[in-house]
Amino acid sequence: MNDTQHKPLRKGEQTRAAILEAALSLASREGLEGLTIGVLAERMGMSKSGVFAHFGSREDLQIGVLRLYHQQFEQEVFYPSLREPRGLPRLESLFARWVARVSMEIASGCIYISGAAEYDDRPGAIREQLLEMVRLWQVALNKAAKQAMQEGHLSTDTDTDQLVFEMYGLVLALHHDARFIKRPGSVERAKKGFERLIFGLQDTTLPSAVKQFEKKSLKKISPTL
Amino acid sequence: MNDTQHKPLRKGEQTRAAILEAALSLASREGLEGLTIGVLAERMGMSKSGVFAHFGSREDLQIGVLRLYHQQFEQEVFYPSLREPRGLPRLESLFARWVARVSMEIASGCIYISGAAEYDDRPGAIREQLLEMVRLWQVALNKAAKQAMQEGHLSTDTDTDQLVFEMYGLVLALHHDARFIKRPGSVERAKKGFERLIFGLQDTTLPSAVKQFEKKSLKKISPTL
DNA sequence: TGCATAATAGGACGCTCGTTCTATTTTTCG
DNA sequence: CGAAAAATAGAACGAGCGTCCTATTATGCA
Repeated sequence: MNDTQHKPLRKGEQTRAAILEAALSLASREGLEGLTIGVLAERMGMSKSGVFAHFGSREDLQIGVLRLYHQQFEQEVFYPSLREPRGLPRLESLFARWVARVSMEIASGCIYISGAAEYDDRPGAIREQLLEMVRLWQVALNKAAKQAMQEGHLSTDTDTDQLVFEMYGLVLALHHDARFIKRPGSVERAKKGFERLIFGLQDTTLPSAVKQFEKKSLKKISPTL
Repeated sequence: MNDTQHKPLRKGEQTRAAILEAALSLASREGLEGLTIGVLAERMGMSKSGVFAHFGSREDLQIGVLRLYHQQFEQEVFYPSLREPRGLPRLESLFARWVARVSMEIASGCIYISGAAEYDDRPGAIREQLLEMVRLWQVALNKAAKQAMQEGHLSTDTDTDQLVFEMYGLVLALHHDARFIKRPGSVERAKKGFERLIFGLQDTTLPSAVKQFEKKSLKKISPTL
């Protein structure tokens, strides 16, 4: 009861990881709430109880999926952007990588976004976990925006909460139009929206603002029609 | 078989309508896919089969809910805005009423938005119906934006698809932050985003643009911090 | 008021779900 | 290798689901 310390053995962890990967791919398509142990077992070529044994409950499985997604998101979006110089470059990188990831996920789906809809008001551990992750991501964006302000890349009176709100809106619109409506060109629209958003916050001094306005506004803001 | 034409009697239609209302309220909270006949029957104080008999299937019930929501949306958002003069006033009214409706739905939820997440890639009649409604709404917004262009309220080279995309993004962000994160101030942020959005598209001629820029930009775009 | 018919209740069906229990196979390690 | 332990399979459970069938109640009209 006290001396026999079991370090987890190999095979178990290995298949557990494989199950989680399959579960993530499944939950991306069907939603976390649509993730079912039976289908997961079938896809793994295992029995239901075989899959189940790796997790104490379905909820634990779902939370595992959530954590795996978070980890991938950090790896693909957050960490690489930290290599960019702080300020606007880093903020732009965060947005660009975010958009790139979501647009790669068009065939599957972003769990942060679909999960937000599923766990609107369904209390429990899953909602709590998801909420923490989304909050973390918004805080990261906010911090990058504030740094861009301090570096002089954005106007000193920039409302960074507002900026993050609108960035999030652009990605949500991208997700909506691409995933649900299946309309092409959404990625470009999200990028254009971000450029316009940043442009409006770039300079405090009027002269340079006017110069930039003259130079880029009409071509950058609405060039198509 | 041929002569006895039954016009639908009163009681039936009446309870059917009551069921649909309860179903809408339920689906707003739990999602269309979370709408269950058992719970609905319980809330109505009826038996499952009693409720079921009013609809050929659960899918028909869900489509009925969808149509009811659409009808309310038209009544509260679309039609009243048609009384505003065409152009920017009407566009602004559409957005303001839309935001007002979504922010009243914070306790429940917008079915257009939650439904979009649920029926991302779940083919069938429900998705088709929902898709048609959302498309219709986006077309209406686009039309209003184009009229605002023709009336000279927006720059002649405005990309109205882009404008609608960003308007949708603002409402999606509102829905996300208010419903999921439960963060206050989201309504104001959506409104502010819209103002900034419109402001950037208001004038083609540089002089007046500069004038407006000077006058409103710094105070309107990011006044808080 | 009666009678045809619509509206509803009650129960049963087949299905899928998460979960549990027990038996069997596979892996790990002295 | 062989024993202990972990990993998996298989079957069963209770619950909830949509749906169907049949009986009963309520309604509307001659």
